[in-house]
Amino acid sequence: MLDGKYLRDNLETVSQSLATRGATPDLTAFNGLDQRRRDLLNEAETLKAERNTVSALIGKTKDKSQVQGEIVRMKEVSNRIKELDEELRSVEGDLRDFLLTLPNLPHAACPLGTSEEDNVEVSTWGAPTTFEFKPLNHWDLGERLDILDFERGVKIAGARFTLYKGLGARLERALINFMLDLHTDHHGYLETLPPFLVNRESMTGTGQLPKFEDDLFHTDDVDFFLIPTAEVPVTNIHRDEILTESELPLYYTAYTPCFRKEAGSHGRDTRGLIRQHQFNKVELVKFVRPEESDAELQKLLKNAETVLQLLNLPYRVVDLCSGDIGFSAARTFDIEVWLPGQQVYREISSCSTFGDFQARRANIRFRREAGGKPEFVHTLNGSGLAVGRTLVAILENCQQADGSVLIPEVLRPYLGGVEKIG
RNA sequence: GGAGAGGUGGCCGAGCGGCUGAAGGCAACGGUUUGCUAAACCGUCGUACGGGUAUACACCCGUACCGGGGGUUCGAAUCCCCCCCUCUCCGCCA
Repeated sequence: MLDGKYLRDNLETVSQSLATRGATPDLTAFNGLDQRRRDLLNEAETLKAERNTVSALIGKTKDKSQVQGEIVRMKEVSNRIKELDEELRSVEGDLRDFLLTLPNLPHAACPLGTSEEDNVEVSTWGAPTTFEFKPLNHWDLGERLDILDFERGVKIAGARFTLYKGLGARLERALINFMLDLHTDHHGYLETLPPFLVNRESMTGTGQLPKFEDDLFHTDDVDFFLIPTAEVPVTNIHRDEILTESELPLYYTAYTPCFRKEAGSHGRDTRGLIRQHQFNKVELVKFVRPEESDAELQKLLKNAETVLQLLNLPYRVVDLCSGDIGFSAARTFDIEVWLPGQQVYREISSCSTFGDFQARRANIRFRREAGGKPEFVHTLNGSGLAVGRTLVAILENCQQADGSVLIPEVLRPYLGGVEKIG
């Protein structure tokens, strides 16, 4: 959420900034509402002040017949206050609803652009894997090795659900453990295991609501949402809290399944594990002081890259342009892993800084010193990594001429010493 | 799911229509004292919004907030209603 006061004073700047990401909200409507709010507040508060004074006087007066006129007059004042408060509540609701639909302002360093065509490749690691045979897609490999069962996934649940079997299931679990161990033991993150269903406030805090409810799975009988990423529950760990400066920065990691409706992506990535309604992810989340968020984003990116480097999977890093970053993000680096089966780089991690956008929504603050004024923290998060897509990358990059798949060495201890599948 | 108890400031805890933004204690911060540590003593010690001085993010004024929302009243932390959450017992269950 943007700062209403900042918006009030910088309408033109905000408008131009939002335009770079393709958003053209009606900011003049905001101005009118904001002025109306202050007018109402002023009138209501003046009346309340009078009522407080007179009521105190009434309280001190023993003989109530002396103040009967004031009592009658205050009754009218109270009625007027009630009217004003009702309208104020309505205006403030509209104001908040409006602010909640505005996306974040792009970071000053975010490259300008209108679509993913304008994203900037900032680095590559390793070279696309070459083969002396024609590499297979992971879905063919997975079925031949009998570790991925797409048909039965559909039978059990539906399209975009997959059944993992045998070493497939074990490889997924190994990856989760490997990633969590790396981030906790070597990168300084605290492991958490959050709820996979969350309430409306949490979803609003990170920015999924109110605009993207259609993308979320929701439970009917109680108002819960299935998390689309661990970012939601983990960022909300500190919702409505005032942290102390000495606690910062806070690093959390969490493995969770992620649930997404993938509305609007019908027909895209229909085969294989790339786009599922349920997938596993190890997430990294940070709460930091504003002045260190840029440096923390670079460290977060490095932490995610390390996973691929240790697995020896080639990738590139892309700096997303203003037209391609997500609703809540100020700046995002995507890590894209090389997939030989399709001869493309595919997103496997998205590392973003949100500035104070989520902190403002979720009311996450910190105090620099005892008695100091609370300030909003900056929040960041990134995948470290998407587990299903990592398994895909291993299958496709590590496939052998005989149809087997060689397990990256760092994972073998997590697979009971198994060196290859098939 | 049934029955009961309860939700007050960073924490504990009093208040149960006006004198309460809220006693008291703890913690924290600043200071005094003590040869260090500890202790004692003094002071400070919520947040948000609006307005003013005025540009320093400091002070002043006002308003709101005692789980959330509504109601009664001239006046509500205090009375009434609804909801949420926590705890205890029973039931069910991994």
